[in-house]
Amino acid sequence: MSPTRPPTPRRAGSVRSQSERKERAARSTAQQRKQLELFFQRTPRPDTSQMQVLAEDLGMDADHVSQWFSSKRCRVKRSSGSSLVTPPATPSTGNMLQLTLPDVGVDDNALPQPKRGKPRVTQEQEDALQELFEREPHASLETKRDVAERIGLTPSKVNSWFTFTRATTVVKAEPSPAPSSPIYGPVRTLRTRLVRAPYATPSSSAASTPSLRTSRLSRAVSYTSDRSAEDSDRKKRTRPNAAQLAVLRRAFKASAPEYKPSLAKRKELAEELDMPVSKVTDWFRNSLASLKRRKGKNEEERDGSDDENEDEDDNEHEHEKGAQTLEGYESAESMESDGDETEDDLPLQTPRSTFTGRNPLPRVDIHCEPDLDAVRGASVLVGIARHWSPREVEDFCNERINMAAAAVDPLQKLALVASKSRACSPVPDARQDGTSGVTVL
DNA sequence: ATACTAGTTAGAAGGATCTC
DNA sequence: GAGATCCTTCTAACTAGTAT
Repeated sequence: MSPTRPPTPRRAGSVRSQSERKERAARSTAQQRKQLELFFQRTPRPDTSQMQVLAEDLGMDADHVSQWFSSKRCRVKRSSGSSLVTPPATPSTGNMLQLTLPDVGVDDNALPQPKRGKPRVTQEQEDALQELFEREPHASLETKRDVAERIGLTPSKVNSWFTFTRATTVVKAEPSPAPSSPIYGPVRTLRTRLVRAPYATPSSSAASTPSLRTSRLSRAVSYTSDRSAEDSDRKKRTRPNAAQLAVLRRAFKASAPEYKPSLAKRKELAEELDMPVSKVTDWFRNSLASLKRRKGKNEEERDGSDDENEDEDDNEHEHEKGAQTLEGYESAESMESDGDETEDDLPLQTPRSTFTGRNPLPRVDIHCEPDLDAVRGASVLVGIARHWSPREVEDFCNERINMAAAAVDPLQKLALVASKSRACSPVPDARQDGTSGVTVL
């Protein structure tokens, strides 16, 4: 029983490395997305040649365009709860497409509007607040109370609005790039926090707002537009590596049942993992949301099913999805102390491996004495052995021991890492099943 | 001012399906 | 059966609000 299917094999010439994929999937700019949205309104399922022409028109990779349409259809389907109306694709004649779309005057009313769960201030209220903010960004409490009464908001809401607006409209110059973290990658030390305003029309920024100092919404749009030629404001996605994930998961499990570690704890983790605190916070927040979502889903499925083999099915289901359930965290925990799990007991949420080679390096297994749980080196190694692809083990070892990649066997490197950690004495041994092992004493 | 919550967006990944 | 394409899921990063 395998939790996931192996990757679809590709011919050698078409295997894409992770970096290639990432490069291919470089973020589209705001302007490109706008144009894609527009095209999507008319043709949700463009054929290949249409996408090719569109890609050329927008200066994008055709694969990226295709991927975008696919994801977009999925998003629309999910949000509407129904399938798309799919008119037949236009005959694939580039000349018929009129792909050169206008740069201004886009009717964003036709675009899907964002849904927010909480009520927001009305346009009139926003205007009044904005007017005051223009004059007095730090208006006195009394002034804010007056305007609150006038426009029908609570003083605390007005106060919050001012706080938020001050925070979001001041563009801070980004300092010279911080040195890249060897583990986590580049980190921005100062964030330019600006409001993206998907519901503000470009015309409000382009036509009616000659100055950047007019409205926080239009300012945000201008900012985005200004940057659109190069990049959007959204940070590129990064993923915690397996060792970081292992530590985060353990901390998550330890923070049960609230799953909300204190700020001090998060700071501690951030320091330990060489990650920004904000990312640690986000990780916990997203993990908790994900956990809740899954629990709800499972309960739903359980309610709707009279299957006698419920538990078995659940487990299987979670395995298939690589789900990050509480049970998954518990598995991760027990893994470190038991040390005698079978393949089926592997903790869930195995990071997606990028290794697609046909002759994978030997799988590495690690056994760890329970009383060394707290030793970081050991836990890092457990993370490596259980969660990483051979390629990732290789990369990690190279990074940790600063050794050229080629000549040394990954297992030897792993052993060296272990010895350097002082936490464990690696004893490689050969297994009958062809795997290799490292015993952490 | 800061930390927090809840909800949303969209990139990345990989399995499923289609086409030849 | 191989390769291309599509679809779905996960989750990092985000916004907009509230609470302290």
